[in-house]
Amino acid sequence: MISEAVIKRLPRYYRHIKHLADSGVDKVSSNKIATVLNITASQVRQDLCNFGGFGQQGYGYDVVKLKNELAVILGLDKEYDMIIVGAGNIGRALTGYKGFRDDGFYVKALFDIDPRCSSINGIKVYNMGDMKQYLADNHTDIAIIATQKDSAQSVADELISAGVKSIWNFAPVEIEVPDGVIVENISMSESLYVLSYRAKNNN
Amino acid sequence: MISEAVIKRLPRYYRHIKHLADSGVDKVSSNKIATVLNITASQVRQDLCNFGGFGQQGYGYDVVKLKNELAVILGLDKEYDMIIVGAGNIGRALTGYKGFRDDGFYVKALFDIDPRCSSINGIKVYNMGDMKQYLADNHTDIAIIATQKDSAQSVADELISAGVKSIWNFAPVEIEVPDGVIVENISMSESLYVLSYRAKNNN
DNA sequence: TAGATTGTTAATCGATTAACAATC
DNA sequence: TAGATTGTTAATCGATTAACAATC
Repeated sequence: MISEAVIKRLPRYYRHIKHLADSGVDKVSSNKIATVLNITASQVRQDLCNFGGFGQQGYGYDVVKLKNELAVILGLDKEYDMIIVGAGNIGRALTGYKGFRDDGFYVKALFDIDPRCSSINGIKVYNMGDMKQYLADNHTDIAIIATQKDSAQSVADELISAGVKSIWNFAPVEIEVPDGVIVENISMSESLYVLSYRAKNNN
Repeated sequence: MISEAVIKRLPRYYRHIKHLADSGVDKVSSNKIATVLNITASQVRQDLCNFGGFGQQGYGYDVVKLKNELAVILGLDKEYDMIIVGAGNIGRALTGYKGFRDDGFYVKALFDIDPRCSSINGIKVYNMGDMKQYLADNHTDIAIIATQKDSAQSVADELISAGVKSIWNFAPVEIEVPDGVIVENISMSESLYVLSYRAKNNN
């Protein structure tokens, strides 16, 4: 069983190793990774060892191999179809976020209770009332909730009953889901509060 | 010295207690808080005790008092002037985010290398070249970096040299800052990778 | 008063770090 | 071969949980 702390570090390893690979670096040691990520070499080796031995004694880690292993661990070796619910500021911004595509995440549709236009950034905007039918017709791996907080839970319930298993939640509420459904939160206000706390206690 | 783990829980306490206060609840026990937040009562008491004893034996915590204490701890008892750098999808979305104002965070200006319009959501858009002068003329507590990753570091350097002490970073890179400057990151891709990891290892 | 619940100390648990044999 | 660096076990450290005296 992999601990939360380790899981949270995996994306950081992946991002750094991808950067090394893109820069043409072909090998790296736990020590070098640790220095950049501001952790210990022991921790890097322990973390990676959880998933098998990707390194070689006396040599280090092959960058391309490690990048590919991390991609598999994180599930980034395949593609994901996503929908966004809520065409407000955040929802619209996410349709235009190019970074998703590079990692294999594709925004296929946008839903809103009051669609003001038929498409945004090339993504078709549907009426919320059509979501159930859309989900019946179209395989959907991830649903992004970008609604007001009041409707987040009911939207989640509707998504789940239509078979959606993964939810990425941008609404500032905790969403209750049954076992087997995953929620990952982007909590902007919590992040801002932490910033405010640190600013207050700065020195 | 307050641990990172405690700091990360503070916003969750605040959010929940604010909700209780808004609902007219006047007292609460560590046990009830713990149940909602899915942690232990011991932990709630330990965490709060770090900042002083806000409760009363045999009674619990006065909701309004606790809310106010948490607001002070988090620095939410005052107002913050913010600017946003980068008028792309994210930058524009943030100008329209109403939630900030409720917590005392005000977006005062938006900067972009290529301003397409003079204002967005009522926020004036300036040319990046005018940022230095703006910061000299206007007190600014927090700068939000919403640029592409390539320019994030140079923007941060410019902000810091103009005296900005707190940076809220939405660009997908680690920003290097000198002592005394705070960076808090919103890392969408890391959050999405964690979701992808969990989806892959679901059951 | 009796019951409830905090604040706080002590015990436990888990995560991080150190160390080193294995080996490339 | 000698040097370097992993994988992995053992030691340490810190965070969480349990327990309970204090007291409202």
